[in-house]
Amino acid sequence: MSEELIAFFKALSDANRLKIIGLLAQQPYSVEELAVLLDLKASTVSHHLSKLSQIGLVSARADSYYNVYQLDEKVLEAKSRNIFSQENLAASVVDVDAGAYDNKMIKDYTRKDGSLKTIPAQRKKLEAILRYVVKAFEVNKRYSEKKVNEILSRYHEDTASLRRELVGFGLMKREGGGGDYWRES
Amino acid sequence: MSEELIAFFKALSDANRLKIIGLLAQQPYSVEELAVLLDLKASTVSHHLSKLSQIGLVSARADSYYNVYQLDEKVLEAKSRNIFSQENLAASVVDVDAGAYDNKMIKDYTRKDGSLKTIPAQRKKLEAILRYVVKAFEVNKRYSEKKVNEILSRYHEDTASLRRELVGFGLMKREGGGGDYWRES
DNA sequence: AATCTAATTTGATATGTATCGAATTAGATT
DNA sequence: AATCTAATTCGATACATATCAAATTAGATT
Repeated sequence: MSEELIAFFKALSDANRLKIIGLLAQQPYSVEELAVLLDLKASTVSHHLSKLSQIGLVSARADSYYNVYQLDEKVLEAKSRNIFSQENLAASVVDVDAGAYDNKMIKDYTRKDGSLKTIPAQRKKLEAILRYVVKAFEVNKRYSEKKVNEILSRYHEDTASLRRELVGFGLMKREGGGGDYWRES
Repeated sequence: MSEELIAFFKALSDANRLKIIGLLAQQPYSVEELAVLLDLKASTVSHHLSKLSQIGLVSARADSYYNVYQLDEKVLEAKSRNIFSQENLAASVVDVDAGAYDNKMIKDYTRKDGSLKTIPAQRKKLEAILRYVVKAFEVNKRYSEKKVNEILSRYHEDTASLRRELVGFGLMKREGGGGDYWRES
């Protein structure tokens, strides 16, 4: 999931961890050596290495007293190639509620009975409300202007504005000059 | 410098900012819309967008009341291609003191007069100390074993061990069976 | 000009985390 | 087996930051 991606970026968003990566790109080092080179305590370096190994960037090899860490260049290349891949971009959005905006507008602008308190002045909000209102019409069925007004009056007294905006935003179509209205798919 | 790289990773190491990038990869959104979609306050989203625009990933375009943000895909691709480039790896290491380890070992193992308290048992430490000791010899000049021992005695009474280790680690060379010693470049 | 509205900035808070020192563990050397 | 040594883990602390609410700003609509 996206947790992995976040862990990856978090692991790399620290100056000392970037230095560790840069050093290990030159040659393997033990924890103690890294601690001296970075002027940190071994426990701190151990903590950093643990984060880097969690994302698979480094691994350890025991050598006598020492735990020698090395950079896994293959992982490095693989990661950098697909960080912003389509999958990753899509994955980060997967749990976003796509209808949240329309739902909030409906919540903000309607009463319990479904009628509109006001007609939004802002375009984006108006559009969301119109998407809500247009559901009162069946798809592909033809309505006379009188019938359209009757249905729209359940939402707001200014049926003329609603009707005009529905057509303006392309949510409903009108035939020729004064013909019928219908809702397309 | 490396500050830029850290800012880049920090900007991306947050779940909501990744979601914003994912959403903007589909289409531009206003701050308010993003706030609703992510279930955050507008001020928080503004804060996130500010971080993303600092690294050049997003930019804003004014549209009526709204500030519509869009993803700069070119920057996205460019960044992902050279994140772990040689320059970036080298840049993160630029202010690391390469001699810090040897210096610490010298500090730990020598007295004020430069002589050794003990000869380190650990290989890496021994190597650092030997790199220090070998500086007492001129490069490419030939020394008799007797002369070598005399010089080494300034560092430690166990001249035989020092001499053997210097040769063992390749810091000094010896000709044939019992010939002279010399330090190579 | 006066009034809206969205966006940003600011201040406060709560959570996260880099760092250290101390204690413990794992493992090699003697 | 006993003793070192490096590495790791744990607990505490200080600094960073994600979030919200309130105040301010910028800009468009009327």
